[in-house]
Amino acid sequence: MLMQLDFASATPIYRQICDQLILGIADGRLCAGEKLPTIRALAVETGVNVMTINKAYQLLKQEGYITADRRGGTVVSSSKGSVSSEKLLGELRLRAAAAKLAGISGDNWLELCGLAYDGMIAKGSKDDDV
Amino acid sequence: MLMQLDFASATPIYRQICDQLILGIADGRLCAGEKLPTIRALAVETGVNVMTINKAYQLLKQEGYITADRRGGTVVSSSKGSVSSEKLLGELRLRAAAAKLAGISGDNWLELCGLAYDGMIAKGSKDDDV
Amino acid sequence: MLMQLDFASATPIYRQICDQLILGIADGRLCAGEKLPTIRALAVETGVNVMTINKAYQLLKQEGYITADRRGGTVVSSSKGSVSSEKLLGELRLRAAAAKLAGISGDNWLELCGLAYDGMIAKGSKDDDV
Amino acid sequence: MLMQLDFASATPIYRQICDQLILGIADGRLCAGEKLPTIRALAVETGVNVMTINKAYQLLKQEGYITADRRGGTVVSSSKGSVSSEKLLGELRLRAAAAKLAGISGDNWLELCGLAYDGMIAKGSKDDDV
DNA sequence: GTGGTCTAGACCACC
DNA sequence: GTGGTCTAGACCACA
Repeated sequence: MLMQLDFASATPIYRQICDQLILGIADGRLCAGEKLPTIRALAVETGVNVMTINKAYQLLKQEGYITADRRGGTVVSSSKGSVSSEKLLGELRLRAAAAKLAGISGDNWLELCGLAYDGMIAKGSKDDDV
Repeated sequence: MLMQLDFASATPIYRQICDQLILGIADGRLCAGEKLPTIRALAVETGVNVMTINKAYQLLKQEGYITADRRGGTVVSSSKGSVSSEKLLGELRLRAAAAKLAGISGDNWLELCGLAYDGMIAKGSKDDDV
Repeated sequence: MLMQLDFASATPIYRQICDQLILGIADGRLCAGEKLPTIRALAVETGVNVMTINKAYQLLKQEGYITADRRGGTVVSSSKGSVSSEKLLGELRLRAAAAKLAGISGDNWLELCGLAYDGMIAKGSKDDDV
Repeated sequence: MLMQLDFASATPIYRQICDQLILGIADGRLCAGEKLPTIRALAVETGVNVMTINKAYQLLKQEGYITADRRGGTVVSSSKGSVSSEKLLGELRLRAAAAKLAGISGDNWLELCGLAYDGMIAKGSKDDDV
C-alpha cells in the first residue's frame, strides 16, 4: 500500500498518514489482523522522520484502528472504531453548509455522500492488489 | 446571533468563527445583505483578540461568503461560495471511512448526511421571522 | 510548585511529571483554573527537553486533568478526571497482593490506604506555599 | 492456573506474568511449595518467547516469591515477599490522587481498597482443601 | 510568547 | 529487530 503525502499541505504529515491508513482499512486494502509496516520501514519509504510516523501510529492506536502487538509489529485492529455520530454530524453540518452555499442541491449532496461511502466498497471488491 | 467558541478545542478560534458564520448563513439566520457586527464589537462580545476576528473576516471575504460594504461595514455576500466538489468529496471520504469503521451502515450514513443538510433547509424555510 | 524528578528511575520522565502534577492537583497545591507553567518554562526549570514536557502535558490533557486554552497557556481543568473504578481496582489488587505476601495485615493495609488518601487533605489545609 | 496475557497492553509481558503469579500466590490458587510449570511448558502454553518467561521467573526469584528447586524445577517460596511500606505508600498515593480527582470519596476509596485485599482473604481462607 | 509540528540522531526495554 | 523514550534545535500557526 503506497502512501501519498503532500508536504506542502496545511494538514500535518502525521494526520495525513492517519487518514490514508484509515481509508486503506475502510476500503479493504488493509484487512483486520494484517501487519502494518514498522515505523522505521514506513519512515524510510515515505522519507519522513521516525517520530512523525510514530505519532501517527500512536494516534491510530488511541482511536482504536490499530493495535500494537508487544511481540513485535503493529496490526490492524479487529474491533470497531470509536467515532461518535454526534461528532460526525457536526463535521458533516459544516460541509453541508459549504455545499449548500456553493449551490449544490440536496440531491447532489446526497449523491456525493453516497459516492464517498460506496467508493470504498467498489475498490474493496476488485482484488487487484490485495 | 450568538457565537459559541470552545477555547479548549483543537480547531483554531478564527476557524471556529468562520464555521459559525457559514453555518449561520447556510441555515438562514444570516441573510444576504445583512450587516455583520464590527470586528471590535465581536471581539468584545466573544472576549477574543481583535486580530483573531480580523483574520476570520479576512478568510470569509476571501472565500466569498462576506463582502466589505463601501461604508465601512461588512455584509453577507449574495454571491455563491466557492467550494469545489472535489475538495468536498475528499473530506467526505475521510468521514465516510471513519463512519464505516465505526459500524455505521450505508443507510445510516446517508441518513446522517441528509440530516446535516436538511437541518438547514428546515431552518431556512422559517426565515419569515428575521 | 517544585518538581522532583528522578532521572535514573525506570518510570519515564514524562510520566513522573504527570504524576507530580496529578498529586499537586489532588492535594490542593494546584487549584482548578490555575495557570500551569508554560512547557518552555518547565523545561528550563527542570532541565528537561521541551518535547518531554509537551508529551506530559498532552497526556494530562487527554486524561482530562488539564486544558489547553488557545488564548495562551494551559490551565488546571475544573472537570473531573476519568479513571474508572475497574482500572483502579485492578491496580489495587496487585498492590494488595504484594502487601499481603509481605506480611502486611488487612488492618495495616487499610491504614496505608487511608494515609495515602488523607495525606493530601492534610497538605491542602496547610497553606504555606499556596 | 491459566494465564491471561494482553499483548496489546502497555505493561510488558514478563511483568504481566509476574503479576498473575503473584496474584495467584496471594489469593491461594498457588500454595507454598507448589511446583510451577517449566519455562518451556509455560512458553508453549502462552505462545510467548522462552526468554520472556525466563525473565519473569528470574524477577520473581529475585523478589523472593519463588525459589529454584534443587531437582531443576521451580516452586512457590514459603518465605515472605519484600515490598517496603514506603514504596507501597508512594504507589497508593498516586492511585488515591487519581481516585480523588475522579470524584471517588474517601469512603468509596477505602471500600475499593478493602475489596482489593479481601477478595484474596476470602479465597485465602479456604486453603484447607489443599 | 504560546503550543504544534518536524527533524536527525541516539539509547534503551522488550521480545 | 520492534517500539518507547529522550535530546537539541528549528520553523510555523495562533493569539
